[in-house]
Amino acid sequence: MKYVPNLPDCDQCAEKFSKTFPKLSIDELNLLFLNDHCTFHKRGSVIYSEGKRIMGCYFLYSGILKIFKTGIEGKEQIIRFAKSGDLIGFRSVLSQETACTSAKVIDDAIICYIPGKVFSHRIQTNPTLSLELMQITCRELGESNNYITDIAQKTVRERLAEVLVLLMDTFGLAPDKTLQIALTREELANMVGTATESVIRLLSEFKSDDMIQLNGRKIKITNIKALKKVGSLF
Amino acid sequence: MKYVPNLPDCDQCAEKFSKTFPKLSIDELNLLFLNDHCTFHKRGSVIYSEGKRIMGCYFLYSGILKIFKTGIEGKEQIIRFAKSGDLIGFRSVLSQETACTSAKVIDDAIICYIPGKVFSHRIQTNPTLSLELMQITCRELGESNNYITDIAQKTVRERLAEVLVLLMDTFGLAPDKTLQIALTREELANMVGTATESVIRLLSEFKSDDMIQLNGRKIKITNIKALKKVGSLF
DNA sequence: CGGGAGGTTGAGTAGTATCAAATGAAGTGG
DNA sequence: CCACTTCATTTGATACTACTCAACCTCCCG
Repeated sequence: MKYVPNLPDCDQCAEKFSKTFPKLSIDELNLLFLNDHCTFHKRGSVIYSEGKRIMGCYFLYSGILKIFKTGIEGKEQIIRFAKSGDLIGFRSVLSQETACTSAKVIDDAIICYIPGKVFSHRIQTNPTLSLELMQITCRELGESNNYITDIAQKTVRERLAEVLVLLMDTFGLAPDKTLQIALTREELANMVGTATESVIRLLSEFKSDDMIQLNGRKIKITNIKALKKVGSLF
Repeated sequence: MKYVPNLPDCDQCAEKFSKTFPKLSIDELNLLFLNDHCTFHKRGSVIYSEGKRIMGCYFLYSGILKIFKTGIEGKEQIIRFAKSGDLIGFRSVLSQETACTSAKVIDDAIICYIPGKVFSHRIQTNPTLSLELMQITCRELGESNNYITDIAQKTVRERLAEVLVLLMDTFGLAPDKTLQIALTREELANMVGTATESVIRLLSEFKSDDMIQLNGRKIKITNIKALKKVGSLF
């Protein structure tokens, strides 16, 4: 029998949601989380796939997803991660287009499904929700544009250092300085936009330079300052 | 005496605007274009700069702008272009953050300024405007994400071919197959994310392969199919 | 006519990708 | 529990893309 955690009820979802959308009223939140749509998903599960039509959006109660595109010869390009409190898939719902990315579970996740009809209706009725969503989208766009500049101008070495710092900022370090997200070398390569072998070589370089320690997929960051310097971050 | 074209009046702006936001009513359009804020800008003028606070947004009545970020050692990375009918700068207005890109005139432009207050008020009052804007932003986000995948996975050669096709799709060809936008080699390099010299070398390769013809900044595209093939576009 | 910006070409090379092969880790089924 | 499969990681050797640097050319503008 596999382990399946207790699923949260609607109130708990609404409460977590309110942290992402701080200006929304309790009443509004309750309208979004009416039914029991919470489900548990193990690492590797696909939440939605590029090119498919999405009928609703997904609120990530807990866990981590990777959001990626499939490029040349099936090679994944990780665009970003979603973590606890994030709302994903609403773009396809609003624009009525097929999904332009795929979402896959990296860390076991509890996900609450919000039907497209409910969501669209709330958006059109509540300007606050609409505005907050717009701001989230704009922030994402800004990040994507930064990413473009980085990939286009920095070396693989710089980008890998930057990605490590980014992961640290997003998911934090455990007390022993271990990154709170465990990725395969290939996934790291798919973020940086390089070959798996290059990631391996550079990681062991960073290790010899005493910036990180390696133990399987666990990465300890021991010299943040040096790492930021390599990544040209200030 | 420099040449300055006749500036359009508010009605003309509103009419052009309605093509970008087809669902908006005439009344709504008129509320956005109340005052005479149209101005003429020559090639090279800066409309707004990365890092600065923007107090309103800009409707591009005619002309072409490049939207770019400044990366390592001042190197420009062109994110996209804006052309007749596009609305730019609204992201900073809505998110109350400083601009994350700069905008510079490539082809002489007529620009209508919409004060932030007017704009924000209309957004909060009119769900249709808000929704359409959201859709535009989502589309942009999708394009940025595609761009990330391309830059990360394709070679410079592929990317340059793709950029030429992109420019063709966006700005069209004249009857003699000349691209309707003239960029410097450096600007092309700043789109592709490469060195100017590489662009020059690759362009002359494309020329020897009879895919394009060169005449200064004018580029004739003579074999679209071959170019798309090089860019891995279908 | 001089200056400056943009464009072109060549040579040398650092940085990465690719290919191949060995090792390690994790899970499967008999 | 052990052989077997599969996937992830690592290392080495080699090839090649694309960057850098430097020199020179061309055109346009005042």
